Amino acid sequence: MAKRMTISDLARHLGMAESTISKALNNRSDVSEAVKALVSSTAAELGYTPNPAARKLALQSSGTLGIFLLNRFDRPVDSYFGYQFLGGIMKESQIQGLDVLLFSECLELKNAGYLSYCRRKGVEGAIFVGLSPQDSQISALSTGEFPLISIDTPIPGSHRGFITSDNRGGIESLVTHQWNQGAKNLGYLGIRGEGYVAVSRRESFIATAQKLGCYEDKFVLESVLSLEGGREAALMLLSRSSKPEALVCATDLQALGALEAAKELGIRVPQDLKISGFDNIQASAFSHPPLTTYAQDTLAMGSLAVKALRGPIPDSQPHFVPGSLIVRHST
Amino acid sequence: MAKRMTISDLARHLGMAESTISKALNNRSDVSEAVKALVSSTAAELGYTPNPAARKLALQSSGTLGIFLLNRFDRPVDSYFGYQFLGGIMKESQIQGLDVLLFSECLELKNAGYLSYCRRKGVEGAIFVGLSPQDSQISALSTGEFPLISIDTPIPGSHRGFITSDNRGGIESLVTHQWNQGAKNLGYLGIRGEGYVAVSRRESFIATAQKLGCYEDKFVLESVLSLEGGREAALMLLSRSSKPEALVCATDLQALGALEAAKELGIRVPQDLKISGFDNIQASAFSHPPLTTYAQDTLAMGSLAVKALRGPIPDSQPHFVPGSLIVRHST
DNA sequence: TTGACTTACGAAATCGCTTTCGTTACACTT
DNA sequence: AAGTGTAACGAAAGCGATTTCGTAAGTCAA
Repeated sequence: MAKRMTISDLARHLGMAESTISKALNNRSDVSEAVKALVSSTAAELGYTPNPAARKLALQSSGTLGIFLLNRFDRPVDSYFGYQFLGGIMKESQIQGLDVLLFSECLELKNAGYLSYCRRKGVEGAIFVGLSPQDSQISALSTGEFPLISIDTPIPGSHRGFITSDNRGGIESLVTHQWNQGAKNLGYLGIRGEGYVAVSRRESFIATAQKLGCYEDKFVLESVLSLEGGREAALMLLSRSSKPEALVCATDLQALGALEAAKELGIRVPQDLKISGFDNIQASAFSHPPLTTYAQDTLAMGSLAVKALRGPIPDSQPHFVPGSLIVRHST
Repeated sequence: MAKRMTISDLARHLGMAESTISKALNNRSDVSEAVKALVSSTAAELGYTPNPAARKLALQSSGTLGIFLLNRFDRPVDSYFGYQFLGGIMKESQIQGLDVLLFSECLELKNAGYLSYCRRKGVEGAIFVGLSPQDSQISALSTGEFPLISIDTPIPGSHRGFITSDNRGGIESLVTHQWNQGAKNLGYLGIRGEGYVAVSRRESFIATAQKLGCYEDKFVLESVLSLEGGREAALMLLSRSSKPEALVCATDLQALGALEAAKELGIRVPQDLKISGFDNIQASAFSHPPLTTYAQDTLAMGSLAVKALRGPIPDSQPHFVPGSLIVRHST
C-alpha cells in the first residue's frame, strides 16, 4: 500500500506550517481566505485526506455511534425490520455527521459486557436492535455512562432509552376498523408472554373492544409468534361452535397462520371471518386475500433513535412512533 | 462525562511505566507473567480500556472495514438480502477481529467518491452491497488502493472483487427439476436488461433447456423485476393458444406475479402449469401454492466477502456461492 | 513617528498508545 | 572472579492530527 499522505507532507509541499493547513481545512477564522482556497484545492488535487484516528485522538471525540444488531439474521421478519431500522439510522446519522459502527453478538461482547465493549470501540452512544428482555445484562445498562437507546425492548431504569411503534394506537385503529366493517364480536390472537409488545397490544385490544362493547373474553387467546403458532391457535378457536366474526391478530405472521386455518376449515375470508394483522411484512401483501394490517414506520423509528441519542427528545416527538393502517381484502 | 482512564493513569496507579502496561496488555514476551497478571487484573478492576483512536494511530492500522449499503431501504427484498449479507459479514468480521463501519448514500459520498470516502473514514477495505451497474463511479473503483468486494454486481477490471450466487447452477437445477417432473416444454420469464444476474440466469436457462431438448424460443420472455411485471408478462404468455407446461422464473417476485396471472386465467398450478422462482424470499413460502425456488446462501456470501477482502480467495472457495433447491407445491 | 490593535501565520505542546532501544540485575559458564 | 547471555523493565521517540500561544507585519489614530 502506497504510504498515505499526511498533513506534514502537505505542509512541506505548500511551504506552510501544519497548523496553518489544519486551520485552513477546518475553516478557522485566523486563516486568510486566499490560503484556505489554496490549501483545500491542493489537498483535493493531491488526494490528501486527514487521518481519522489522529483526528479523533486530538479532538477527543470519535463522532461514532454503535449499533448492536442482536436479533437473528436467519429470521426473515427480523431481517426485514432490522434493515429498515438501519435505513432510518443511517439517514439521520448522515445528517448529524456521525459514523456508524456495527456490532453483533460475539464472545468478546459476552465477556466484556455491552458498556465495556462500547468503551473499547470508542463509540459515543449505542442503539440496540433486537435486545432480548431476558438478556442477562439488561439491568446493568442504565448507568448513564453512554446514551443508550433500545428499539422495541424497554431498558429498565432508562426513561428516554426506548423507542417503539404506537402499538396501542395501531391495535385501536385495527379494532375500530373491523368494528366499522360490521363485525359485532371480535376475537384476538395475541403474542404469548409478557414482552412489552405482547402486553401493550393485548391490553389495547381489550380496552378498545370493551369501549366498543364488543369484548368477549372467550375469544381472546395467544400463541407463539410464528405462522404455525397462529395457525394452530386459530384452528382451535375457529373449530368451536361459537366463533367471532372478526379476528384481530397481534402480528402478520400469526394472521397468515389464521388465514391458513380458515382455509382449512372452509371459512371464507372476509365474508365469514375478517382477519387483520400487524407489522406489514412483505408476505402480508401477497396472501390470499391480502392482509389488512398496521404498518410500522420503521424508518422513522431508526431516525428517532439517532436523534434521541443526541439529546433529549423534543416533546413534539413521542417515543411511540405512529404507523398507518393498511386496509386490504381480508377485512 | 467522567474523564476516561488512560494508560498513564494506570501506570501511575501501579507504579510502572506506560510501556510496561502496554506490553503486558498486548501479551508481549518481554514482560513477566506475574506483571501481566497483575496488570490485566487491575485494568479489569479499574475498568481501563485502551483508547481505540490512539491505538489505531500508533499501530497505523484501523482494523476496520466499510460496508456500502447502496440498495433501497424501502424495498422488502433488498432489505431481506441486505440484512442477510450483513449477518454473514458480521460473523466473519468477528472471527477476524475486524470492526465494521456502515456507509450509505449521501452527499459527501457523491462528492468525494467511494475511494476518497474510504480513505477519509480510515477503512482497510470495503464491501459493496447493492452497487448499481449504472453507477457513475463504478469504473473508477479498481485502482487497487483498497481491497474492494462487490456482492452481485461485478466491478469492471477487478477479478477477485465479485461475489454472487451460483446463478447458473441454480437455474440448471430448477430446469432439471421441472423436466424431471414431466414438463416437456419450458417457458422462461427472465429479468429485463443486461445486468449480470439477468444475463447469467437467462443464458443458463437456454443452455440447460437446449441440452435437455426442451427449448422453445417463443416461450422465453422478460419483464421488469417486480410482481406486477411478472404478472403482466405471464398474462401475455399464458393467453396464447400454445403455452408451455412449466414456467421457470428468474426471481420469486416475478414467479409470484405469474402465479397471480395463472389464477386470473383459471390455469391450475401445478396441474396445468408448473412455476418456479429464484431467491427464496419470505413471501414465496406463503403463496398458494408455495413456490419451488432456489435459495441463495446469503450468509455464506457475506462471510466470503470478508474472507476475500483479507487475501486471495483460496481456489477451493469459488466466487460463485452455491445455494440449494427448495421444492414446494408449485411444481 | 510611535503606540495600540488587528490580522495571519508558525512553533510547540498535546491527545493516548506502541515500539525501539538502552539499562539493570541476575544466572551461568570457564 | 571475570565475562557472556538473558530476562524484565523504563525512557523516549514516534503516529498525525488539533489547539494554544507567541510573534511579525500591517492598519490606524494621535
